[in-house]
Amino acid sequence: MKVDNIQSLKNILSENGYKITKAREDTFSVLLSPEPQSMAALIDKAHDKVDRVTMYRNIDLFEKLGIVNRIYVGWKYKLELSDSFMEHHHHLSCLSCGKVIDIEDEQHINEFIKSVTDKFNFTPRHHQFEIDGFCNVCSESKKS
Amino acid sequence: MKVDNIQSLKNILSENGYKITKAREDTFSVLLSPEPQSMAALIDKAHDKVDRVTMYRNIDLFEKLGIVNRIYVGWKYKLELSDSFMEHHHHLSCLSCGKVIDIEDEQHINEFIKSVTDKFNFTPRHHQFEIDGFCNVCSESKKS
DNA sequence: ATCTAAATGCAACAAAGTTGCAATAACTAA
DNA sequence: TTAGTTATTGCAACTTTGTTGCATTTAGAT
Repeated sequence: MKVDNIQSLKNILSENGYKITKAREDTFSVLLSPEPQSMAALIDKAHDKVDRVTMYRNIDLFEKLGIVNRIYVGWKYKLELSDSFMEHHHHLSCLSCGKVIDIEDEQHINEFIKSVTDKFNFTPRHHQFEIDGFCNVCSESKKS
Repeated sequence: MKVDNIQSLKNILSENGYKITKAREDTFSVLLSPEPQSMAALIDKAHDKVDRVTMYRNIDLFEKLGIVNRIYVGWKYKLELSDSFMEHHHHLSCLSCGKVIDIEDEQHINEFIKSVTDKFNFTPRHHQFEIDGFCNVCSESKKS
């Protein structure tokens, strides 16, 4: 289910017995962004519309409803709207300088996911693949 | 490089120009456990030997040196000693009941890691692969 | 229009992580 | 072995992040 506009939000909320409120619409609207955002950034963007505590509560709710995903980048989590049933987050994260490199190689991974979820009768929602280590620059400087 | 005793710790520290201190040995010793542990648990176990702040600093250092890994289980991170150069953490995590299922399928994943790290000249230390979704039991109960 | 439960905002709190700095302890070289 | 230098530690204070209880408000059912 694609969740990319306010109407989808409203549908999901009422289908699940939750009320459609201004705070939830505002929470949703600050989530609209091409980049995953930290909780702090979301709170900051909405601070004159929605209370901090309400943000936490609604983000939790949205996560339970599959509207947002929490992904780990380096050491911290970030939040983003699910824009499809299955998200892709594959990256290399440098332990030394913190640089994050995105990988695109869906094929290998998708095969793998299918084989393993089938085996356990598991319904996938989201996945994340992270490799921590040292980027080319930092590996180089260690050698000297 | 296997890091499973105090001697390995000492070697790694001095090879990298860091001092061998009692606080670092104590930090290392509370990490010895078959299970990954939360930061809070580590601080608690060592609280009469090592200051909280020093724990944070040394865990950070150990992570940079590849002595510990930080892994995400559900929403929180836990720490554990690396007992080999490359750790394997692959699991399915149920968003509804919280059950965690471990996967063992090294082959697929190892191939993939090699191809992608080679491409970016990245030196891997640790990786983690998590699939969130609904386990067989919870998927079933949703259908009714 | 009224009623009721759900949702919000506020205040206060708890937990997690960070910073600056003075005191201490580990290595270095004489 | 001692003296000197620098990294490391512990402490106090602080910031950030997340949580709880409760009185007030608001969405939606009747």
